[in-house]
Amino acid sequence: MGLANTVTVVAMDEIPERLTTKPSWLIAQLAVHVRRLVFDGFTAAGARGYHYRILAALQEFGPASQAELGRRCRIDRSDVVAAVGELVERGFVDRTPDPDHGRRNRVTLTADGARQLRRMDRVLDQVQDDLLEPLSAEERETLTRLLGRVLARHEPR
Amino acid sequence: MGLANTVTVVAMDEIPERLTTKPSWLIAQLAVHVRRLVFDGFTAAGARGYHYRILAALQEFGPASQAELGRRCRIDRSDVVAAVGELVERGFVDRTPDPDHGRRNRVTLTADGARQLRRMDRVLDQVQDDLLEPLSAEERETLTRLLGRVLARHEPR
DNA sequence: CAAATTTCAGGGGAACTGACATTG
DNA sequence: CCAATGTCAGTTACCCTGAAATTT
Repeated sequence: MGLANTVTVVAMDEIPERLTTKPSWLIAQLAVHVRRLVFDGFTAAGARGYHYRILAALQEFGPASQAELGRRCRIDRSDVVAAVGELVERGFVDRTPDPDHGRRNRVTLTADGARQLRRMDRVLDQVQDDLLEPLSAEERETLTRLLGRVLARHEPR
Repeated sequence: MGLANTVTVVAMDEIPERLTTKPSWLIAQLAVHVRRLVFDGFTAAGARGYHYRILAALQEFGPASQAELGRRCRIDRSDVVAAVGELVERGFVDRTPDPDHGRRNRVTLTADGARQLRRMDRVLDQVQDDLLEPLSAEERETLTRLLGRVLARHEPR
């Protein structure tokens, strides 16, 4: 067939309508882009997603055990172990045995950790802007509210 | 403190507001639940997500090469190889060398494949209902439209 | 004994990277 | 040489399971 075509036509493929009309597909695909944006931003700050969740929980609710952090951040306890370990290494949190409970730890935010949290906040603010760029302020609010209601229904689990 | 409290209070932990107010977090977390719902439904049908995407693309756009399928379904070419292989095993698609291009394949939907696609369609319809249960029909439409616009902005990439 | 916590070892699916050979 | 295609090997972040040891 014509060679001229092969250069220009191939550019954009269509996505099956069966996919693009389904909220489950839209959410899953959007999550891929979200993960890339967040990962890139956090990597530039030498961090990753689990770090942000844990730092945020410590700042908003104060010192906590690792089990508490896991429940608040929706992170599995076994993953909390590793993430807190990384945060300790970087000096962003302290991990000390809880004086009242022999086994339990007490994780505390450090001043450096609070600074890192603010740094990551700025990264995420930029991500939201990139992500929601095509929507008006009102539409962003609507989207956030609807997503929140749907998630709330599935969170208690 | 009072022992009576420790039984009832611990039930529900709070999620940091820094997370629950960010669309990026809501989308990422919702995607976790979506994946579980879809995975469970498809597993019961002996399939997985990649299969649905490929069958849908074949039905809507007709026979295609694996590279085309990858672009239309947002699946990496190397993963298309494996997924098409699985679909061939199950008799849902045929894979034959393209007569015009020695290297290229031509993937075709079979009658069994079309039946499987309809089966998976029913699974996904159920998933949408489960997922959007807390929203009215109008709200579901609004959510779908907003998500579609946001995704469209990030798809062309 | 039961329940909660910390910890480790490991699995699993989805997305992705890099390489290589083949072919137009 | 270049671009596209098919294929294989391997990686990664996140989510999850199971089990052990410790402690209330």
